[in-house]
Amino acid sequence: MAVTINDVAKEAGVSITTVSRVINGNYPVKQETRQRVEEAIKKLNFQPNPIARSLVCRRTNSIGIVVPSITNMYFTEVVDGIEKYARNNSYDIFLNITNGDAKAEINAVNKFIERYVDGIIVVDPQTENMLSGFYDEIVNTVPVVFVNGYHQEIDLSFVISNEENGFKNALKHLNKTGHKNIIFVRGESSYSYDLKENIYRKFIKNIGSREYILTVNAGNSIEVVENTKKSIINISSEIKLGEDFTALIACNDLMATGALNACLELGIKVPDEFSIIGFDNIILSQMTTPKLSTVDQNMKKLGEKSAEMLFNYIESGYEADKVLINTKLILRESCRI
Amino acid sequence: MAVTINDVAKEAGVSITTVSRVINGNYPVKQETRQRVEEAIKKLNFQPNPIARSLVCRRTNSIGIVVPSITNMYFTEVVDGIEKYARNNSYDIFLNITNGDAKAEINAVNKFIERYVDGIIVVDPQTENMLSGFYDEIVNTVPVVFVNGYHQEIDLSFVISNEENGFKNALKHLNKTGHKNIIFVRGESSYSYDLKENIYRKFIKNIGSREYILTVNAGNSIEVVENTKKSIINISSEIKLGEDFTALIACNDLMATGALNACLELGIKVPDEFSIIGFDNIILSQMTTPKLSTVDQNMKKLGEKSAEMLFNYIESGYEADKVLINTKLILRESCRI
DNA sequence: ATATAACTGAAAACGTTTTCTAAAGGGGTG
DNA sequence: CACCCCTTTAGAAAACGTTTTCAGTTATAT
Repeated sequence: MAVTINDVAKEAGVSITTVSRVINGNYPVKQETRQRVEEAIKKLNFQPNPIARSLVCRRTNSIGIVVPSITNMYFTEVVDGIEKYARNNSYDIFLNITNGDAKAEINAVNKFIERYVDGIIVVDPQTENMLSGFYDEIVNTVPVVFVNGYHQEIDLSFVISNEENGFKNALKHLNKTGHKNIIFVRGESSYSYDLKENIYRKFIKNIGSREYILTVNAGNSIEVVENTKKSIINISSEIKLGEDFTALIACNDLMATGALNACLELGIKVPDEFSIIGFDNIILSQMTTPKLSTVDQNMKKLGEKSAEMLFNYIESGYEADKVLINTKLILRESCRI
Repeated sequence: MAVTINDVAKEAGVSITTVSRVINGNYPVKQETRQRVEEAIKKLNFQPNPIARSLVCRRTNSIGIVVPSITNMYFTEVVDGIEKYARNNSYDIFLNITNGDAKAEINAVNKFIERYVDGIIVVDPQTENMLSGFYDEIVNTVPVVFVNGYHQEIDLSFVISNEENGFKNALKHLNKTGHKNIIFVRGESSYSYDLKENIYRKFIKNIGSREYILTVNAGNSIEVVENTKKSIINISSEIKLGEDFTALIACNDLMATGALNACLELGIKVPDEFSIIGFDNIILSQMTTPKLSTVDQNMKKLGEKSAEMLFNYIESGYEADKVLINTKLILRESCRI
């Protein structure tokens, strides 16, 4: 069916070896011969079969992305960054969505390895898998780079956003603009939530004010917004929003949006009576009224950087380092300035 | 490096032919032999190399998805639906993001063909490419299914959502709940916008009321929300929102959200003074306050259905039909009920 | 003349599936 | 009991479309 290297060789009157050499330019070929071959290639519109190529070269020019969800704007940006970088380097990408299931993540990785992908990026790996040592063996088989997730004491290639830094700055800003008692909103269980909670606790103790930690039920994006809204409305009878507590910091923008919605419903003016800061800077944070102040994780850059690291890793064979991407407090309209 | 079919054959004391037969179960093998081979496979943990397999079978068990954007919640849901269906049928998926560029779409498709994917799904194909006849040749090479986009007089495999139906219902609902003059918001140019505008025009003429068509500048998701908001605020000096015009229908939820934000800023109460209905039912529409009434396109189902059609197409070799997926008016809080 | 560089092709290799050939066994027929 | 035919089972070898190794020939420089 399709035209093969044999057809080209016949057309140009040379051996397939020579054709291959012209294509790959990795061996001297006489100018005149080269030209004949190139003409034949053009005339027949020959495209080397990448499958055959992969078989002998053990290289597929493809990478696998494993990601918990794609209806979550956070991950979406990361994937976008990876895809862009990958395509610019003419890699194709396989996508696998795990729904945050640790087993599914393992399956995805194994499947990618069977497919002989050149490398794998795992976004927000399941902590369970990091601790089980699953990846310690894997990285002997194929380059893997992780984006965020649990990385303490783990000697693998990571690109992680400096959440501590950004979160601290957000807290500092709230305090500096006159907020004393600040509510902290987190989800059920994750490395990142624990990290932020620790920072929050320390900070609150330091400024000698009251702690209030609200843990909202997990769920999909819509549910997180909704659950947070409900939780806030619930506690609003117990503590006076805008009086006892005048500010709120959330572990992500979905929760912050939920809080904002609660305030709208409760008639609490944001930011006049109550300040809210989110985290991540997903696109949603610019679609609310007022627009959310948040901490930018630069997810696209996380994605691009992870792809860049992976490609270096693939080329060099050397495991990459841990790279810390800075976060940045972005002040919009949902908090005092 | 990796264990091959040769190793298994040696271990089991049979030929590679037999091993292959045991694996594929497409030829009789004596029970006892089969068992020996199976043990060897297990013992060596043998995984057939899919590359070699693809080379001879001309089948990759992979499909390509071409999509304009992934930071757009609309497409995200479609991709999610495709991914789920594909994975359940043990297909892997290649992802390519075109940013709505017609050339990029063509490149993506060609690249997928070079990769010998078994099939391709193009989400929201560029009208330009549909009309140029590009795909007419392509479908002789590989099964392609399209999701939405321009499909008039085009004889290819489509799964399209019945936008007409849903949009009409939304207009009817607005009219039935006492709205006479309704603003129509659309983007610059697309098949879908034109379609809706035609319906709008006809409807408005029918009920004998005033037309007001607002075209907002294109851009990414954030910009669409922002541009719509600004446009609404702009025209609010020219026409009295809540008096001259008491309702608005938008071509998508981003625009509807922008309109909602404008109302919040202008102090116009939604839905008490002004009704808004969006389109698509992206997750954002459930994250606003008030929650957006909208027309559900069931994007996940669009995705699943397109994958299902593609797989049937691949198996049977017969081009699939045009399938129309029903849309559904979803009444939430942003309009009278 | 001779060593070296430039150029080329035949054949092996990559790891499967598939086709072709054949051995072994079973059962019926004369 | 010898023969033949068919079915079951199995392996050798070809095929898929490349790259790479090895070997060899021709041109160039010393």
